[in-house]
Amino acid sequence: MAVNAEKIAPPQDFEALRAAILERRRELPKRLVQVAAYALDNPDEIAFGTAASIAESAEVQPSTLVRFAQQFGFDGFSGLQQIFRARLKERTSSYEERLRTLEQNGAPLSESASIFNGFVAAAHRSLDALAGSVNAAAFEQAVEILAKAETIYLIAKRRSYPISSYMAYAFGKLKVKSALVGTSAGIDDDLLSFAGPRDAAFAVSFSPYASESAGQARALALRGVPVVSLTDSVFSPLAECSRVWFEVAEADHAGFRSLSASMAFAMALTVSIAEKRRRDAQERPG
Amino acid sequence: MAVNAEKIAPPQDFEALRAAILERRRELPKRLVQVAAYALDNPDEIAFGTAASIAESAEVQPSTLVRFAQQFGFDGFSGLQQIFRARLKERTSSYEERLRTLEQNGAPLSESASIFNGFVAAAHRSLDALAGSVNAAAFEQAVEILAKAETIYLIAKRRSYPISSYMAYAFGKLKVKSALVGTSAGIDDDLLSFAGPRDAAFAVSFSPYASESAGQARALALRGVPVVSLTDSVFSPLAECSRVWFEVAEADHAGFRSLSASMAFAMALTVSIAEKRRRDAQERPG
DNA sequence: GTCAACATGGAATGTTCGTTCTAAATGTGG
DNA sequence: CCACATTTAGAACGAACATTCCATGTTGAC
Repeated sequence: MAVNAEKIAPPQDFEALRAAILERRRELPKRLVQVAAYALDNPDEIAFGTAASIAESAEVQPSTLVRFAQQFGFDGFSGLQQIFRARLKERTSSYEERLRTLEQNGAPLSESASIFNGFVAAAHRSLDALAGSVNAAAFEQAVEILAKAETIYLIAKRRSYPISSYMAYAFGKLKVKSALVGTSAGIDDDLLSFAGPRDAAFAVSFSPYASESAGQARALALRGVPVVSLTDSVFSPLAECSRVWFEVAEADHAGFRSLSASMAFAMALTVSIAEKRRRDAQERPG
Repeated sequence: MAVNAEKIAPPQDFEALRAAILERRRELPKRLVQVAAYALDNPDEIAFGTAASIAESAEVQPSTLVRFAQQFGFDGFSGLQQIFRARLKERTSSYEERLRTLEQNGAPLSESASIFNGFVAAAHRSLDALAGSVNAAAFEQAVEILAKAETIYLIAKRRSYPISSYMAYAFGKLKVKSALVGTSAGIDDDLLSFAGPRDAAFAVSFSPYASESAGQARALALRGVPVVSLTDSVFSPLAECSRVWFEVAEADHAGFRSLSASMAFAMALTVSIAEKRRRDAQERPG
């Protein structure tokens, strides 16, 4: 009975435990910090491993794990492990898995239903890919370029036109001056002839690339108009004439792509630009 | 050495195991079927429980679990359990969780980056909601209505315009006759006056509803043109004049919505329609 | 420099685990 | 109804487990 143990109640879920670990991080002894770091970095290991195997991976003694758990109010290591296991149980199953369960339990899916599910799954994948491939610094730079432009010229044809048209709509609502290029044939080049270095352009083009879009973007770049672009491949002709460019690989279902991820990207960019303008205006009023 | 054991290799992943269990379901003895059912219904229990605890839940003896595992080529219960655990490990973590890890490890996210992540997360949520809310039978019905239409009239204004414009593009590629209503003011009503009962319309409208879209849809419905619609609320004026209608609740980030889920829906509908036409044409050539 | 308080490593311990084994039960073909 | 094969239940066993305990190491105050 030497230890005047603080009998605090142990965290009941993973989030609470995580918060508690983070909070007490600094006041913990060296080995316990080591365990803390390992636990938060390798939660799956904690969930599945045995005290001995985890101890070996984390390069501590099994007894250290027990002491760590006790520090946070658990009876022993097992109690702490329960939290890590519960976390995995509660985690909703992946979309594909839910799909399969659906097919399994009910009647076999009709063709339309499986096409529908295919597109939803593809959209999920696209969003994951988007999140993984977009560099935060590049995004920030793109926002800066476009936020300080007087007029934002939106260049898009064919498959990418819906993206720009939505951006044009949103920019209108957000009181950001923009011009949608690609609406009616003929007036496009006249419109673009107004663009100067104080403006900027956002070009979207997916394979098969509309050569017109690439040509317009190149012409603008030559005249000193900064160009930001969104495309689906590193080999896009747009990439070479752009200050900043992004690659978004839309997953396809049966050869057809939806624009789900591109839409999310476009809206994020649009709102970021408007938000940056708002803040800049606040800082330097006039 | 009495048992002339079939030394088949055990399944290496959960899917293979599942398939093997389903395949051999009928030839297994009673208690093993009992285990099989329990295992597929409560995979998480198998992953985390002990042989004893699982045996109690499944109302069999622990030894039965071992025999079950051996039936499928594993050395013992533990080998089988590994498969159930691997399944949980491989399951990618939820997007929100990955986000938090990102914020935690690196520097605090810039405003643009967090807006970006917010839209990606919102898009994921929207897709989940979409998958949950769209009724397979209704979708099938919508496909049927639109597939047998001579011309598909696409009605959309403002925020929903990008959806229809992409559908129009895709229909063009798929050789499905469609007309996009909402391009230039004035000619819309002239265009719609051609529509008859042998055609169909697909209307998209989100709040705040463009009264023009609702009016056009109602006019078509009165003239016997079947209308299918996509909207974001049960109270949409479109719903009442539509044969079939769908509700897609796009999650928003800071009050702004991207059209990610709607886009996925639109493409699924578009491709389903084209596919149905292709099959109908094959069955009744002429 | 000394001592107390705390942290750590590693062996010891009692428990629980998965597995094996055997006898009883159940089903099957003649 | 019997002989036989298969399936099952439950006890027995050895290995692996989480935990405890204590000697040793480390730190910081005085």
